[in-house]
Amino acid sequence: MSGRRVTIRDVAERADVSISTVSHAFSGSRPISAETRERITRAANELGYEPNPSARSLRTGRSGIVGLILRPRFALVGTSDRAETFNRLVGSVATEALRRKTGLIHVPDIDDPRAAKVPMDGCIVAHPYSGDRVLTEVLRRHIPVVTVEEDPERPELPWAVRLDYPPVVDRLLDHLKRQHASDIMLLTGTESNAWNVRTRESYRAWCRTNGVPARIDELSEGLTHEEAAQLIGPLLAAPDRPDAIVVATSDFAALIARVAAAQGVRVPDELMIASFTDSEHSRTADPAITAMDLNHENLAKEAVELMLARIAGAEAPEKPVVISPVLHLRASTLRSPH
Amino acid sequence: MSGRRVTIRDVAERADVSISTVSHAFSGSRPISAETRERITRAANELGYEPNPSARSLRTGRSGIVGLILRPRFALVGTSDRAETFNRLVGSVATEALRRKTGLIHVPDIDDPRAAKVPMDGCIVAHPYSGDRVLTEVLRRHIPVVTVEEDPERPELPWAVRLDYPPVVDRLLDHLKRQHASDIMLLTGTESNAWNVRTRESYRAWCRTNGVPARIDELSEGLTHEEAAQLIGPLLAAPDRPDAIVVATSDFAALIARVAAAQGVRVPDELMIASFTDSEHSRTADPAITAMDLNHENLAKEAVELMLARIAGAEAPEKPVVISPVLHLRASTLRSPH
DNA sequence: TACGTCGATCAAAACGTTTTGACTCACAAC
DNA sequence: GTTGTGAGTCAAAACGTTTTGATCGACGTA
Repeated sequence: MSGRRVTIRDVAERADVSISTVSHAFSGSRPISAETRERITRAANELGYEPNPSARSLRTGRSGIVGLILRPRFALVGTSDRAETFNRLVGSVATEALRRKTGLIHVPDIDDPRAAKVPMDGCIVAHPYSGDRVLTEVLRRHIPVVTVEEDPERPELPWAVRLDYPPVVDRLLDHLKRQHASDIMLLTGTESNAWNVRTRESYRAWCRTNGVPARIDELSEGLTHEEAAQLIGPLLAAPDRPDAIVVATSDFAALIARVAAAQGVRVPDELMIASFTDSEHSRTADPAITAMDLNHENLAKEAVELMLARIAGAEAPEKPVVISPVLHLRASTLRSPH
Repeated sequence: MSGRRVTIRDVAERADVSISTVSHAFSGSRPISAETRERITRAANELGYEPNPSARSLRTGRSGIVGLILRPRFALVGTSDRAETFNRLVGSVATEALRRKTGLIHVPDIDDPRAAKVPMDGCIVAHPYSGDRVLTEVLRRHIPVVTVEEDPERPELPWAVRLDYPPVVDRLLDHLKRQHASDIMLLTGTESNAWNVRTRESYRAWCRTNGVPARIDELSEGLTHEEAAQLIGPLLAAPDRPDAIVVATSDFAALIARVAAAQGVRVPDELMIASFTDSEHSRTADPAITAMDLNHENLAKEAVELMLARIAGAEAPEKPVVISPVLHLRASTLRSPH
């Protein structure tokens, strides 16, 4: 706080050169004599000079900062399981950005006029909704953007990393079928992001291919565990109870397992359970729950890489980068042979 | 990308006023006639004008951005359990910052000249080491700082949030004693942050008070699970095996539980286990492991609040804000009465 | 009438950099 | 002896805002 910040002008004065010389000395953009350079660095050190990032980026048009916008609504409220998903994605992106020596900023709600406006060279938008309003805004401002998972209404954006669901969903459903499931139900989420939309499609396609009717119901991501339990109870008690349920989130999967246990429905023998996200929850539940892992770490790594390439002026890639989810088969879908 | 960015000058031209009038219209710092204001906002909308954050903060000296520096070395490498700690803290701070409509930036290594320099009004430094070099650098630059947990060598900094270990450590150790533990060993971490330093002190103090010898060993946070297992095996096989172990991290706690199981040492009857961090791991291990939860969510909330107060020019508080860790007693330390 | 006040606007300065064009030497090449 | 070249330096412009002082009517008050 002690008085004014020290500027390049102070350094120049102390080293008895012009400010442009100081600038050149630091950037190396022009030759500077060894003797002068020495004087300048000494002056800078003595004064504790640090270039002002705002001034620098105003001039250069670059801030060295990448923005991050997470679209899941569950960013701010939600169960611990959702928080885990959020935290894991944020942590992964941050880790990768740090490794690349670039600043990563969490962008406050971009169209709230009261929110701070931040300088960024580009922006990663993760899990946009259909026709996502924030993504629209970012595009309108001509901010270079990379999406993690596409906006289902804008699948054409080439700067994207996306997950390849169909093979993994197929493998999961094939597996269930081999375990003698004859009535596989899908409890899908209600948010209109690619994860919900495309896993649902994959399920439908598999059903068509296998000549079985699709059986889909929705379970909103916004439900509390109590509310969800209210819906699941009757489903498991009904005469036409499915013999396998694939549910969007792993916390609901764990919840179904608990409800099943309470109603005396045996897992996996009478009911198999699997989910489209993984978490510590599903790993350590009893029985452990089969889950598709969204591979956030790789998603994050590729997204940051793509973003930096785009900022550096690279050509748009032909196609999005594709990452494969990882399937973890666990006890909840492994029936003992009899 | 289409051509140049649109500036306040373009808006002024289009609305046929001076640029200062445009600025006043947006900031409301001087009265502007309704008719003019209308023309200006229309022009701004048509052009898609957004003020340049760098120019603004250059002029005002404020960026609306808070920096975040996480000191645990395990930020970038480590087991999934450490990643969970990292992720949870990052996620909590980010969530709180977003709620407060301020930008939050992960600061790339502050004294790496190749790393991007970022504009920030202040900086949160979490879990600094003793005499932390990064904290020193931040202070040298007169960047307003708030620490999460103090630097053990600089306990006097008033702008801090810290955890109140002694009562909770006492409660844990009292509990173990009541469960008939007579030889409680502490496996402390080796990093010199407040968490390690102060929990160790608390343990020592309790031992003094209770007239039992302190038994402390170190288990470096940097060890892989394999390496740690190498050390733990002999400890559990030795004739003077303790009947209770308190270990710093929850992943090592879970590891000890596994080693114990492999060696036929019954938990909790022959060996009780507890840890100074909590995680999904310890919650769902079998048996579930007693743990102290660092309460990252509250830590984060208070830290952001303090930071914003400091930036807004508030007086330095008398004392640091104190948060209480939460103790979760679980099966690993609950002996069945016999 | 003279005077202060207020609303509405403008022009200019300032924030702290980077970059560009120009200048001065010294030295080598023709 | 001119010409060219490169090293080393400086002055000035530019980046896009916000803020301050000034101007100019209109209006109410002494």
